[in-house]
Amino acid sequence: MKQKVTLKQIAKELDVSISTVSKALKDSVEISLDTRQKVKAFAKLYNYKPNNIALSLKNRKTKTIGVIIPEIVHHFFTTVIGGVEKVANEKGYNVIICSSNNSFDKEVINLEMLASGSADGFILSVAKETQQKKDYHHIEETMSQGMPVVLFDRIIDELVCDKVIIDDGKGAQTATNHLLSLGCKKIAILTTVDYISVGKLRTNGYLRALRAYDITAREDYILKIEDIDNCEVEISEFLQNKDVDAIFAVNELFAVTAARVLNDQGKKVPDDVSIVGFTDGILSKHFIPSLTTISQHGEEMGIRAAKLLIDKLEGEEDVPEEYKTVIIDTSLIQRQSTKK
Amino acid sequence: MKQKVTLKQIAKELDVSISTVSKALKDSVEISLDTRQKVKAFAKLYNYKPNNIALSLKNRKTKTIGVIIPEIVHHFFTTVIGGVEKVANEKGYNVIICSSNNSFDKEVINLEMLASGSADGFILSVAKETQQKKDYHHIEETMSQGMPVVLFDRIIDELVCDKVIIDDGKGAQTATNHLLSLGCKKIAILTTVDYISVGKLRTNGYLRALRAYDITAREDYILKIEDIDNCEVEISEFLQNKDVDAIFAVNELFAVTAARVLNDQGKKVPDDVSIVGFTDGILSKHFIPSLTTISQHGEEMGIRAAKLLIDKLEGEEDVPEEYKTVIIDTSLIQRQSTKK
DNA sequence: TAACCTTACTCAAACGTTTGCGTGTGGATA
DNA sequence: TATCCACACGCAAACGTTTGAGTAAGGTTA
Repeated sequence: MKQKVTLKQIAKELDVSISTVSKALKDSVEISLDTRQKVKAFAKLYNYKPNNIALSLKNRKTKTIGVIIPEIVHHFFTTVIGGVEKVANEKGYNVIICSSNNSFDKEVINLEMLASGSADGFILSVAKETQQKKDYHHIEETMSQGMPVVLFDRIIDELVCDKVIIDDGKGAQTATNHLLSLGCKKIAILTTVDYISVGKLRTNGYLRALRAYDITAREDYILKIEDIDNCEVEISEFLQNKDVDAIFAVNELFAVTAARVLNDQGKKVPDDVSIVGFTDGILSKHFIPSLTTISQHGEEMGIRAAKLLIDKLEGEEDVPEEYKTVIIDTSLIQRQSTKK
Repeated sequence: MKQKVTLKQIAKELDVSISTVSKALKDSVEISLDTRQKVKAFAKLYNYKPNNIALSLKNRKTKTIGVIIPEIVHHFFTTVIGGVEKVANEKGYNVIICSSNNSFDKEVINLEMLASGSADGFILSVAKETQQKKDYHHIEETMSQGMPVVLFDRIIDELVCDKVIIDDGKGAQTATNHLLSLGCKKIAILTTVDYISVGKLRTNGYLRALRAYDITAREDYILKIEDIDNCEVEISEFLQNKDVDAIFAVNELFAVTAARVLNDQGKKVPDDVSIVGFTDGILSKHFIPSLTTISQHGEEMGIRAAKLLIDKLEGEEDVPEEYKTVIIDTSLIQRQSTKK
């Protein structure tokens, strides 16, 4: 099992110094053409590849972007990663992905691990637990050590850094408006508990849309789902004998679960009840009926986040810090779950 | 913006040598208790974290596992990653994920990049293009440089290394048998073109099951889908006026698309046609009707793959090489898309 | 032939760690 | 007071790379 070949070994074989080899490989004029060719031939033969670790240590940069997301088995987050990878690869950066699994502790561990040498900067969406605890010391610390952080989707207002978000409120308003424009009057919302920032923002958007139409929001039309894994039960009870003509769900899962429940309760989508979801994932696309939904343009978010980060990474050191918040436009995708 | 603190800085502040600081932090008896406490207090105050890069260089190992998958926006692969992460984190390993995007070139680039210092070993599922090209030099090279590789799901028979797979043929046979046992006689299969190894294996399993039931397979019951993104058209034409009572689809997407097409053609699932899919993803679970399918136990695959890799990584150097192929059992998950 | 310039290299430091070995100081022993 | 030992610490090399500065050999110029 041959080991990886280093400059030192090439130098020894060719009976020159390490620096000569290094310079020869870089086509330095300092080195004679003859030697250059010899070294290169040898390097090629032995398939020499410079050791990234040594380079990172020397250059004090890793050319690696750390991405930390709450869940890896999640369509939206993976599309964002897709966008990040696109830009990163173009600009010669590597991407390390870690999942916090929505655990505060794991988020801290991952961040600290990556921060201690593995990545130059971070793109992250915080864990649910972190949003609850409101403990952001790990992120602040990372930034104070000079590593830029870009927050996306589930951001933290208190933190001063670059951010990429969608206008959740506006998206929700668009969704609700769509239902209203179709003539729906009794619109329920399936949302999350308040500490999930995006859930709350979307709920607010829904309320604003109703107000703009002079419709009084009704408490009993709002369901804040506690346990996502068990949402079918909650939704089923909520919808039981409820006279609604439309549902706005703040995510895909709630939307399809609602469709399923309605189906079980003998109601037709969209004939009896229209549904609009949020997030344009696999489910929305392939469900029957396919779901009208709000697209968050995850890939675009990833692209923008990566660009922001790389700009910071490659920007001048002494430029006064300036942080941007990019708001990605959402768009309404009309499909079959809302009547025409 | 305070920079990251190093041993050197602590040493300077405390007016001791770097080695003293290093030893003190490791609680070496060589260092007086007094100094040890002073150093530790200082390190804590300045939040000292050893630089992983320097450690990697010194130890010639990174404690990092590289995972390369064909697609990141893919439920099955992300569940596998989930399993890998679980084991890796337990054992103190970091996980770097890269996506090849089903491109041979990107697979090569990613592998070479990670192999040149960023990871100690790899878990990988090869890109479609790689399967077509049958060019595995990058993987062979990586292994010949002493870095262990574990292949999963889309493996390469020719390569001598650890592998984790499911018995695709057996799974397909189980699926087909299930349909047969329900009394279905005219069973179509929606599969991929032959160069996708798992597609071919599953097709073979289907054929074996039919043979065991003494049913002659019919060419016109087999659809090898070329363009996945456009499968709806192909499936729709295929199913047009075809008298089938069951469909076995080799993946989730084909299964739901078939359901959609049948729905459009006015046929009921499962009353007119039963459907069994492959892969237990989001779609299968939430579709209406929910899909009977073959679960591949992705997380389990990840767990096993990570264990195999770490065993190799931490095993004795001089132990004769021995490679295992772990076969994960599939299971049939009965839901609503097949009649009772 | 002394002074100088090119050419083609080598040296050494640096990045941040770890660790075996060397060493100066002080006290205890003979 | 000479010898020894323990203690507490520093030195230096190593991991693999880059790069500015130094240098030897040979040729050119005056």
